[in-house]
Amino acid sequence: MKVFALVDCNNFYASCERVFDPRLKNRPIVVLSNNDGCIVARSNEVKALDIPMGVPFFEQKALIRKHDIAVFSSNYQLYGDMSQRVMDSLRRFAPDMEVYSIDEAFLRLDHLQPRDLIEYCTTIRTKVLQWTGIPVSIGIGPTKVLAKVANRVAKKQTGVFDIRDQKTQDAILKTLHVRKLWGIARRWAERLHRMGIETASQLRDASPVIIRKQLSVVGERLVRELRGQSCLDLEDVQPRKNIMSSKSFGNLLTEKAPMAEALANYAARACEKLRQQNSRAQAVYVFVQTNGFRETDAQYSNGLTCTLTVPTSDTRTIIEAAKFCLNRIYRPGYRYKKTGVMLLDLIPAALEQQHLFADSDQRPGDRLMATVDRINEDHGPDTVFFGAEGIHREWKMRCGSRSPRYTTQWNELLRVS
DNA sequence: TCTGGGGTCCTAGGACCC
DNA sequence: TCTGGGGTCCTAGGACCC
Repeated sequence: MKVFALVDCNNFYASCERVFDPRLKNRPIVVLSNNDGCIVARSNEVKALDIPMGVPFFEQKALIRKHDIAVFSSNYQLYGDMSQRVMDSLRRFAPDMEVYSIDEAFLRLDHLQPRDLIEYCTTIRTKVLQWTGIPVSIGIGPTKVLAKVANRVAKKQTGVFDIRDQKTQDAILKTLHVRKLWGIARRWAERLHRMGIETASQLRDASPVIIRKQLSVVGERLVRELRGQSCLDLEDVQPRKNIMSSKSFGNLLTEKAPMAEALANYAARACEKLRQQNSRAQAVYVFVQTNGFRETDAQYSNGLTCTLTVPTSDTRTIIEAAKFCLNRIYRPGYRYKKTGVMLLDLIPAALEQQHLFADSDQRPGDRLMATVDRINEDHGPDTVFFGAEGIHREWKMRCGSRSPRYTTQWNELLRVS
């Protein structure tokens, strides 16, 4: 039988902040989305105060002040680096592993004796905490979906929970609402509700054929996984098919010039990711939009795709293409909230089809880009950048309360006095 | 005043092929 | 009045995930 373990970091972003500031222990913490817009992570103390996930920050300000909640802008450099440390630690215990998200990984532990599993997972928890400072919970199950369910229980109990036993599954699935399952969100929960299905055990016992008609093959797989029939295996990391970079501006913009700067900056970020996975893009999509929440403002949104003659990962070419698109979709007279760029039709750099009429066997840009990437990796992001990205960057997003990038920026190292 | 960003997969329908 | 039977590829839209 297959054995899946889902390792999930507890309140990951909040835990990262605590690692470097022990004063935050037991203090409620929220972490905000980009631009300090929404609450995207909460410590247990905040969850206990019934402050929901994903709500606008400004709506909660009074409550936050009242309970002396520590507020952090998101610090993705820190979280990304901490994530890598956690994943590296896990890999030492289970080479057969899928990094599922920034704070979760599935492990295959089939090789262990069933009775040793709990002990082994307890050791994993202890070691990850010791090595990285991040607390994790582990759910064990015969399928990924059940391991996810087990993880929920683990979080509420002692940190490790095994759901492989049938009676245990019955007891837990009976009290679990379908909405809490991995793969069921609002729309599907509503549809299931109309079919009279509320709990996970009702869904498990439903007809796979009927569920397939309602929720496609994705729903059928979910039913089978709940029955202990493994349909989802560990997945290898595949190169991305699209790469997107977009952000809201710190303040609404009306002029084209600062929008073009922001766009160039996002394009440069997207190209870094593109080169990291050794791909080239064959098309670029650019969009602009106003702030839909401001109902009294005139609204406009538009997007345009531009095909490239030769697949490229050269930031200069992508910036040029992005500006070309922006020139065509920008309309004066609106207050813009956001722009973004998407790199499309990505292909491996090595598999590239040469263009009949383009001089593409020489790529002087490749060496330049590699050098730019290396400098920024060694000395921190933005050590060198393209002039088109601008210098003053009035469009830059708000991040008023970001903690130091302790582990990736030399001049922000933790000081001990 | 303030409302995130970045992905994936599946299906249906249309265009087109032989 | 009758109007084939397969395919593939692409796109848009809808659902989901963190």
